[in-house]
Amino acid sequence: MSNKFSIINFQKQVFNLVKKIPKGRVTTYKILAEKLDNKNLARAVGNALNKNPQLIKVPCHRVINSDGYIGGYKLGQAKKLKLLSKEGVIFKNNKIINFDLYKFYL
DNA sequence: AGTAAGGCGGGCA
DNA sequence: GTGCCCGCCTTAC
Repeated sequence: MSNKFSIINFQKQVFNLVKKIPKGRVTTYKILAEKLDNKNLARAVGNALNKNPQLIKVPCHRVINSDGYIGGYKLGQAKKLKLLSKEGVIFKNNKIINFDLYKFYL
């Protein structure tokens, strides 16, 4: 169903999950999508985060690509990178180091 | 209404 | 490792 209501609902769920990611941990668009009992909505998740940037309340920067690359950010990758490194997550060439160490399964 | 693009993912060469 | 292609859902024009 892709009516307006279900989309809003989907976004709310995304935000609620993202808010739970602890500082210094990360998750992926894919993991989020799976948590919402869906299969292939990774892209929609990214779109949701992009559209509804309550940047203060929702730590969107802790969501990265499933292959460990940093992925996008409303304010640019550089900003995302900076925020994450401030939290102790280390990246090298836009790719996370020790992904498994930081991965947060909701 | 149609088409392209986007904070993606997987598969395969 | 790269690149390409296809599929996915939503948004933008």
